[in-house]
Amino acid sequence: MKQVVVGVEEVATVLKLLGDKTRLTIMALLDNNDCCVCELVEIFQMSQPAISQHLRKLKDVGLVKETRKAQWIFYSMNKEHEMYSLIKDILAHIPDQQEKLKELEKKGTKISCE
Amino acid sequence: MKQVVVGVEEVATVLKLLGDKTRLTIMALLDNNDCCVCELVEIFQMSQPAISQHLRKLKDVGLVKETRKAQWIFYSMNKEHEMYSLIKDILAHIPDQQEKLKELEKKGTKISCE
DNA sequence: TTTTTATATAATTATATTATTATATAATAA
DNA sequence: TTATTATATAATAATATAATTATATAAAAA
Repeated sequence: MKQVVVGVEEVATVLKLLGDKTRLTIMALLDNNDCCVCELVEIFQMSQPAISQHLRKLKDVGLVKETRKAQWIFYSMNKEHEMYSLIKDILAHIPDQQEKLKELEKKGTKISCE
Repeated sequence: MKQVVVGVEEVATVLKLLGDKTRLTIMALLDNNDCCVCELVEIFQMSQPAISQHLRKLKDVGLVKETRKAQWIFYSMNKEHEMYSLIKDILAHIPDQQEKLKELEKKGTKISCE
């Protein structure tokens, strides 16, 4: 992957955003799947506004994108972001988080949004 | 470099620490040179206690080590830390910071501590 | 021994962050 | 149209972070 070098300040901003367990895990999930808010609420057992606010922060710097599909809003990784190669490098250091989605399916809780 | 995979929580902790411009730059400097506190104070134009407190946070999780040499305390990167490969991957994304040290030398301000 | 220099720590203050509760909006279902 | 569902936003409260000022410690110099 191309090694993009950007300013210290920009990198620090991204690191601060990913320096939160919830947001870091969200990014790991979004790297492989798009997710809607209700799935994330289920996975993290956290209030809907809390999840929305984490997503907002990630969206504000353009790291994730949102797409409305009917009543649901799906979030996805912005792989065109100039920081995406940094994100990938970081995610390579944490364990796969996809089981969290699989568990949701098993529990049948796999929410309406599909 | 070996790709060490550790827990999400631990990675988030490191990212939060490096999610500060000053600490991120300190880490970039220490990756190539040991530095004493007074040099960092000069470079960052920041109070001595402020620098000491940043160093303390990095030391508390073991990312940096300190060595006393006479009246000075030199800080260095702990390259044996299990997170060091993550650190390296991150530092690859920011510009070289060594000129900051060179500037110090030029200014002749290159402090007593050598 | 006293003074000076380098650094750490404690106390404080200002600011930022995170989560909760309450409310608004937008789409669908009844 | 009204009710319901999914999500966002605003207000608030609790907590964390970062910087400053004041003080302590440890080594070296006088």
